[in-house]
Amino acid sequence: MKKENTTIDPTTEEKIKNAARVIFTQKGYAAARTRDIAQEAGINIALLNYYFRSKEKLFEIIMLESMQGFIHSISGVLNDEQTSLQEKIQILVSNYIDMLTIQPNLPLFVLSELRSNPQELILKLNFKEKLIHSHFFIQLQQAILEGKIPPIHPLHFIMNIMGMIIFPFVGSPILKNIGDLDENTFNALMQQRKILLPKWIEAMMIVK
Amino acid sequence: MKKENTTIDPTTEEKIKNAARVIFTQKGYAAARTRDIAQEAGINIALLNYYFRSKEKLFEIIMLESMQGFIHSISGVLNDEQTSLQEKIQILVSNYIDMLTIQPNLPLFVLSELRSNPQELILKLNFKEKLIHSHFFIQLQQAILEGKIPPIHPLHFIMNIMGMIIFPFVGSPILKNIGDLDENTFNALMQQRKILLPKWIEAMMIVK
DNA sequence: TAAATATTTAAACAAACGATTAAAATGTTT
DNA sequence: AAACATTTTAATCGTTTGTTTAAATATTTA
Repeated sequence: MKKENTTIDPTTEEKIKNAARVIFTQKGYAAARTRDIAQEAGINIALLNYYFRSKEKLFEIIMLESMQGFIHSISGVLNDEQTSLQEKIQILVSNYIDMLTIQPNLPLFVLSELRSNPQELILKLNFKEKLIHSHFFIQLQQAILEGKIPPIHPLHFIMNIMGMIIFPFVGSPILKNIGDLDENTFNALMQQRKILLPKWIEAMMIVK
Repeated sequence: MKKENTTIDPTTEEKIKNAARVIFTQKGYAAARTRDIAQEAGINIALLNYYFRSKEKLFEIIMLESMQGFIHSISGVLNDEQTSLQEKIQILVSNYIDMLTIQPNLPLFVLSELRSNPQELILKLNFKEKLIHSHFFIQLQQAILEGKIPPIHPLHFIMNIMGMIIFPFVGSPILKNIGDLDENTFNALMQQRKILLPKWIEAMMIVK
């Protein structure tokens, strides 16, 4: 029988999942070895297959959970009917940057694997519907209708916001080199962006 | 003796390099099989090692050439002393978007491999020095000194510009799904961005 | 406690992989 | 045409990799 998940000691199953998350996000699916994961988890290789049947099944679980966690974390913000468009952007930027500061490898991992694995996972998560029917998206379209924002495809703004948030983390090796930044200075810049990005986005949105 | 590179038939060496470029950028280093490359090139597997000694050496050559080509293509723009900062951004955005429309897989490939392979390649290319001493960068710092642009770390602007250009291509599977876009509609949006991005960047740069 | 079930381990298997070999084929020079 | 060098091929080698097996240990059930 499976052990109950007390607060103290992680289950073998959880140890494997935690290790898999680390290794997969570090190296990607193809470069990650089951032996790496087993070692990181401190368990026998056979246990990986005992609990998850195969490397691929384990990967799918990790990937699905990662993306579900992400979607869940932002859907609350996107659907808060009490906040304005600007406030939503502000909170979104802040939460997102904090998340990526802790898990800087996550976006490159997701984006890479999504490319080779396209439709299946995206469809399963139903990300499109959740975003399009969100209060955020309705507010965005409303602002366009009211003429507060120029009549541009809303996707442009999504691209801009996500690009400016995510790219610094994806390109951090180059950016750190260019700017002679260590980890701490880089993170300080990211904290600055929590203030700057909403201003920039607002300025951008009223350009006609 | 090696055959001369006439315009007509590609050398075996070139066939391998072209195939390697395709496969590596599609799948990444770890997921790319030497057999895939050989098949794509229409040659025997042994020829790959005959010409390039190993998968790794072949990869390094492809990676180096890809990045050198990229740097060469933008360094002309960055160092044109006849153009203003705004004009440089305009041309940069336009060239970059055209390039990525043809090679949409390139950025994810480069960014992924740069993560696992950090310092060596970046240092070899001396990208940092070339950017920092470019006319573009000097103009950027000048504008800050003159108070035309708020005194923010120049890297912020680099991040924003690159993020807004590159991210749409990196995240295209998700974005196409969200916006219900086929290849052509997506590319049309990218063409729009050649006009819009410089305006947005300019608006952003005068925010204080 | 004893039987039954669940978990863990060491060892090994089969397939896939990068790489090598030796010989054949082709091209070039004498 | 003969001798030599280069290029290409088919076959195979040694490792690595994901997975499986069977036995050992721990836990639960009756």
